[in-house]
Amino acid sequence: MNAKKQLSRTPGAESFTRLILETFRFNGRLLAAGDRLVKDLGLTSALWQVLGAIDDAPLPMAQIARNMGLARQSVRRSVHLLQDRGFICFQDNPNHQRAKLVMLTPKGRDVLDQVTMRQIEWANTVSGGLNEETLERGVQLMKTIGGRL
Amino acid sequence: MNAKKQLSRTPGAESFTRLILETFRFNGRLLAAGDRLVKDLGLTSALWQVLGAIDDAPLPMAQIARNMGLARQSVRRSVHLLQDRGFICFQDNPNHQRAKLVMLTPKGRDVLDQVTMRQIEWANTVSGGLNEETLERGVQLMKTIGGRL
DNA sequence: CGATAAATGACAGCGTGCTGTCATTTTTGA
DNA sequence: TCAAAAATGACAGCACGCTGTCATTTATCG
Repeated sequence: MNAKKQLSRTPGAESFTRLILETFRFNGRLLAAGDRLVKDLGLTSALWQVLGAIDDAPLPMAQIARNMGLARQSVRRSVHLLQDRGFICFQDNPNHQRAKLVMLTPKGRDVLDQVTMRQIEWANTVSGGLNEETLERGVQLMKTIGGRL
Repeated sequence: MNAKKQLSRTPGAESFTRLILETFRFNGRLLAAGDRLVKDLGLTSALWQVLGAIDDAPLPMAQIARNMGLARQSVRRSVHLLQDRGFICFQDNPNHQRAKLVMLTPKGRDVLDQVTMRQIEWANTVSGGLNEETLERGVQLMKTIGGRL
């Protein structure tokens, strides 16, 4: 006489649960690989991510945060570190007195270009031999599930 | 007369790069969803992960870390928090004087069982309508790439 | 136009992962 | 057997993401 409901995972939920655990591991490895890639330039994965966000055009912090799926304050922290290192500066925003635009300095532009070249070589190597469609399906899968959370 | 090498990403590397960015977002959402799921039980995603690691049998910290792909010291921190909350205790290890076994207390067992039931319902819901093979291919993809990092 | 809501950045503080270092214990191999 | 290497947990400290709160600015709409 067990009063407990007999709960069990559907086959899909089993796979999904494995996907979650694997995502944690994969995420950790990606961050570590990124840190290795840019360490000697005085950057980290987090700082690089913010630099990359203003590659095309200067943006206010809140906009960077939305673009990257981060909290506003996380970006603020990185932005100030980048300012300390001389990689970014603030530019007046004609459309908003409070929200200054975060902009690459010449030094920041230099570093970002170097990092980008390294990332290209690295990504070409790591993705070598992998099927493009397989990768795209992976992207789509995470977008689909992410949308449900 | 540009002396720079003309570097560019292969199509696969383009997809791979998108996969990386999407992984960061997905990982963040999963952690947030996990935190929501267990918050009222005094747990977090990180603490839950450690509890889950000793669901079947008590293990030393270093073994938990290896199983979860975490650093030894990250697990140590969570273990001590779990001890403070009365969810785990230490048991002598007959095979190793220094590496005590981390074991669930009755209270920890209770909480883990509750969390597990919630996770099952949640996983069944979120994975509903998703193809099992698609999910498994996602797992395999991350394992494959993760192995190259 | 004006009151209210929303957005933005500053500040403080927390959770979690990492690394480095150390003493102790265990394992390895000459 | 025993010296050297590896594993283990304790301790300290850093990086980075988050939340909550606040004052200020901007946007909304009655």
